[in-house]
Amino acid sequence: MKIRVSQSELDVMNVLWAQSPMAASEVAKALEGRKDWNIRTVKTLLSRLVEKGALSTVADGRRYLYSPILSKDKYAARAAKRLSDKLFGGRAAPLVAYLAEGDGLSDSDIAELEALIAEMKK
Amino acid sequence: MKIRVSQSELDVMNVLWAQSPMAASEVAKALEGRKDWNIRTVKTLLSRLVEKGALSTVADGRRYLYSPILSKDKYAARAAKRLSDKLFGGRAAPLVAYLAEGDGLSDSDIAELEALIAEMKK
DNA sequence: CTTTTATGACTACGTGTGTAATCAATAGGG
DNA sequence: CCCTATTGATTACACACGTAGTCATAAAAG
Repeated sequence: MKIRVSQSELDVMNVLWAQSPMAASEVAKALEGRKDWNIRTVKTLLSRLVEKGALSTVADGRRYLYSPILSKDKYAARAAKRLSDKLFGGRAAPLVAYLAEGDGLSDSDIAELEALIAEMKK
Repeated sequence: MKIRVSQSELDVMNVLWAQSPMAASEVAKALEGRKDWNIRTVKTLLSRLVEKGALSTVADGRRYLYSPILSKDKYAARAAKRLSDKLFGGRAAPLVAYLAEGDGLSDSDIAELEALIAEMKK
């Protein structure tokens, strides 16, 4: 069960991970501003995601309401693992180091990480 | 200067990040076992990477020696940032959490992260 | 010298992706 | 009731990607 989600599709998934179910027009509206997409483009992406099994649909009159099947958690875990495997042989620290280097983690990020590590040490 | 490196191309970059410069045949040899690629496939990927500006070449007789222009550091930082932006609004902690959840970070990973955080707090 | 081999350049070809347009049907506005 | 806007379905189309094959050439092997 290997669902591959492309970059643009991910933008659509993000909308539905934040709130669902949602109609195509609502998804398009949610993307307005960030993405300069024609509604048709959004619909194409939705259809492809349904095809791939990443989204499910419920009929709502003449239209569909879309909901994620692939959870953000599952996707995120896989994406993070894939990245660290490819680049760092699975080690997480360098990945974080690179994030930190880029534009700096905020203080609250750091605090959060500390708490997380304390948790992991148990 | 936005270089986009595909998954397969990344396998090639990894070889050259580990050692360079290297001829096409040497890259192919280095990938043997892990990747069941025809030498022609490796050469295509190398050419595409040169086209994209991710690799440079020096003539060595009738052949080329390839070296990275795009550094692993730079690529890793961008990839990590892109992932965390897309999935977590730029926050690193959840990304680490997902890594941890997947298959657990080793004790040495955790120690490394601790040191990293201590460093960042300064 | 001739044959084989290695190499870069160019070409190929199916599938994925980004970005829509067209079509048919329907629901809603007037 | 008719026109328009909306919606899913189908189709389009260029460019990226995975995975090579072909061609000309040059070097090496015999």
